[in-house]
Amino acid sequence: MPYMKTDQKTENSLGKSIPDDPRKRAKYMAIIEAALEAFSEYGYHDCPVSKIARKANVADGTIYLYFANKEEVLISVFQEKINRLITDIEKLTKDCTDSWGKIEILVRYHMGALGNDRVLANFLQIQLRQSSANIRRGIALPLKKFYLLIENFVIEGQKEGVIDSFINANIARKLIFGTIDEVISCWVLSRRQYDVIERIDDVIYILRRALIVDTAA
Amino acid sequence: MPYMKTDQKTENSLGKSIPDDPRKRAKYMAIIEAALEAFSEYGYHDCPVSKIARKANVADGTIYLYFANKEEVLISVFQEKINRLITDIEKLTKDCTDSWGKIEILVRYHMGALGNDRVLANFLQIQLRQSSANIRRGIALPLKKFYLLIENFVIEGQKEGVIDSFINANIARKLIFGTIDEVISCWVLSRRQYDVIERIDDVIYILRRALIVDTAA
Amino acid sequence: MPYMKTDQKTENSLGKSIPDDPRKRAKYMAIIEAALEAFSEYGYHDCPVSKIARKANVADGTIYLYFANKEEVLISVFQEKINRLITDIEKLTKDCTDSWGKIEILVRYHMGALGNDRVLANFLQIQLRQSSANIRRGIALPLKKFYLLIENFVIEGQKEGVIDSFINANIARKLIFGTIDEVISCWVLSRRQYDVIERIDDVIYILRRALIVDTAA
Amino acid sequence: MPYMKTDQKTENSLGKSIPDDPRKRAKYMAIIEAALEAFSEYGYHDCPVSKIARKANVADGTIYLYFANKEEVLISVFQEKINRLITDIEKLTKDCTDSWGKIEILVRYHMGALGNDRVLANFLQIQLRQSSANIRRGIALPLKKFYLLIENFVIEGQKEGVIDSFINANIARKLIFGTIDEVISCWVLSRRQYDVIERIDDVIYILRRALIVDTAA
DNA sequence: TATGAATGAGCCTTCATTCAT
DNA sequence: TATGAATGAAGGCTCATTCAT
Repeated sequence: MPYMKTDQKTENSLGKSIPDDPRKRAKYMAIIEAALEAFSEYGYHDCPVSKIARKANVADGTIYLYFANKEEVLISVFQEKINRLITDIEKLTKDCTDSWGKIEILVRYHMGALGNDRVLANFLQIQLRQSSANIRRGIALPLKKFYLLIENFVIEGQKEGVIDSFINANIARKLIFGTIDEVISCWVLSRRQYDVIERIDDVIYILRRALIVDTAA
Repeated sequence: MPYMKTDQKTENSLGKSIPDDPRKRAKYMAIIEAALEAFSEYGYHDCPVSKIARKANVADGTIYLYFANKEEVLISVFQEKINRLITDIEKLTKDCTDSWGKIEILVRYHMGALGNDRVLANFLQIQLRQSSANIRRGIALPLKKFYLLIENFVIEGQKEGVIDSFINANIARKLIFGTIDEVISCWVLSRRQYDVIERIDDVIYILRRALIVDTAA
Repeated sequence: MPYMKTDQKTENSLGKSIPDDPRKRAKYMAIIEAALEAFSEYGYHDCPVSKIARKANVADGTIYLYFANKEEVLISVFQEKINRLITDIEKLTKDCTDSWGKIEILVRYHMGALGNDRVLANFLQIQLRQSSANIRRGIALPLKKFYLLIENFVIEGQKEGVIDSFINANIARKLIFGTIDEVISCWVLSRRQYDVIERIDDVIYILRRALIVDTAA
Repeated sequence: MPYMKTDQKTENSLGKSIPDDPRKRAKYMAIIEAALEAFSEYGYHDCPVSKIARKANVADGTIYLYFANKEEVLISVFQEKINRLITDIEKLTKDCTDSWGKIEILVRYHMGALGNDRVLANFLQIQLRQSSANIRRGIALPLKKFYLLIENFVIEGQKEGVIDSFINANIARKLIFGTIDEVISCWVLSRRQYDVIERIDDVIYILRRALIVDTAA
């Protein structure tokens, strides 16, 4: 590579470049946030790139200086958000010695984060679920990271004897994630206004039943 | 009026008309099946109506003799499939006196039906999850019927004392549906070829743990 | 022509065939009247053939047993109506010995006929003015007959010394027809409801001024 | 706000925006002229937007950067042309103290403008007469302005005692406009090639007869 | 003769993407 | 680097017309 553009870039997990230059980084993030809002408001397919540009206060063409195409914008939004979620959960659970406790933290934090941010929830639960193969591919890796986070907590718990060892850890992950997913999705799509936060305890209760070894005896 | 000129129609659950005339009915179903395949293959947004028409061996315009627009085709495919699923499950569970047994039948049948039909699974789990408000509205009612089927089994079980009464039945429904959903979705999207059917017992095991009152004592 | 369809047809001025068989003639006229209504209601270009068929209580395809295509339907409606108008005026003026009187009869009858039949007026003044070359060609001949009727009255009047001989008779025809045309068109398009019939005397007054030799002296 | 980013627009009589930026204005006018030609050549309904684009040397999509839809293109062409006509006539008649003289100027100028521009004449007399309610609505206002111009000349003339006060001024307007309209329309549609300009004196002669008070005595 | 289901050509319009400035 | 005007491919949908019954 005999020639290199002057400004440095950091490669994220998907090989896409995130600008290091703080001014560029700011515009990059502005687009990300604008896209989150716009996708959430119109839906991915019904959201012209121009809407994102307008919300980000940049020209349409500017989007293409930071992202290869519209799909990549969607993927990048997801990556930013899911990575943030993962990082936060990792921090929160670092000092927790109890593996069920970690799961509880994860569930509470995840549900809380989405339950308090309808725009984000709508994006992650609804708009993201577009089916273009490219998008699915772009989403796969960071999502897997999140999956593994959960699955590892389960495996830990099984090693500790807290979680039933007969359970298939992968299925347990799907149970946990699938339940949260369903609860949040229903909430986002529901016309009735209610508070998902209030459902967290119910979710915890049933997940605990599903996983935890009965130590009553 | 001894003779009716206009052909009869049956109203489905959403008030849309399905032709009774067997020849029309056949073409209607041909389009439904073609659309299922086409949507599953290309994804809703990347599937031109012409692809459906070609698969159904009809002209593009013919689609519009049976459906108001592309959205309605998607919705109708869903309705046909989910109604079939509901009907089948209702039949299978009719003679079952055990409410946990009913849930087990439902889970096994649902996972089996999708696990043996990747096209249908792909359609229901992936392609359907489009976010156009109209589509969501069209899907809502029959989906709710399916939800209620599950939820009622749970409530029955709680009345019988088989299922833990402290559980929020609505959350239990979301746990059951969400878990299956996640398991099937991951399978459909997975590049690795494996058999979800083999995972059914694991799902049943963990769902039983989550719901059933421990009668060990 | 070695072979001839059994039912007889009369060729009209444009070479189109009008059925002689009374039952066919009835259906032909039913379509004509339905088309008049339908074109008037929706406008030629926004009126699908199916709307005409429905109004005429026949199947779409039946239209094409009587008319070569949609354009021909429009042309035929015009021919029927304008020929009727011409015939009526010819009858009414036959016994009139005064050529200005004939013009007055023509103007009063024409304005009365349209002023009392908004559907017909809308058709003739608005919907008919479509610009497809074919339509214009089809309309030209019977329209010319009407033009000549007027123009001949003017020429007669000039011969009789009643109408100013310095006037270009063709321009006089255009003045008469153009004025009526404008008055009726404005009325049809006007949102305000008023009665054109009441304007007839004003029109007669100004036309008389334009044409009649002042015999005051 | 010392600097305006968004380019300025001038509102025309119908509230539609015409670009002020000279480069945009040029392209706007290019489309207008191309549309005039294309509509005149093919007729509104038989003229695809792509034909206009080709004539204007722009891409199809560009049309939609300047006009909301095809209808608006038609309406805008009319507005440009009729406003030009009105402005010109207003200028020409400004210094004329004689109200019949103003009418004569108007008639001569209007007939001359169309008689020397068959494309414009064909557009205004034939293609424009489409019946879509939207189009008629869009055309109504500037057309009314033109109507009033004529009518006011008549009323002036009546006040001055030059024009017969027994004449209904509105009918007089319809006589003037209707006659010109008919003369021009016949000319445009005529296959024979003749010069309408040569008919102007005949029109003036008959209109004068219709309107002017005989001052012979 | 009558039907009306089926056809498929054709068009308006959108919008992701490019590129001259 | 940023702009936003311009592009043009693509697709949903309509409807005049046909033809098997």
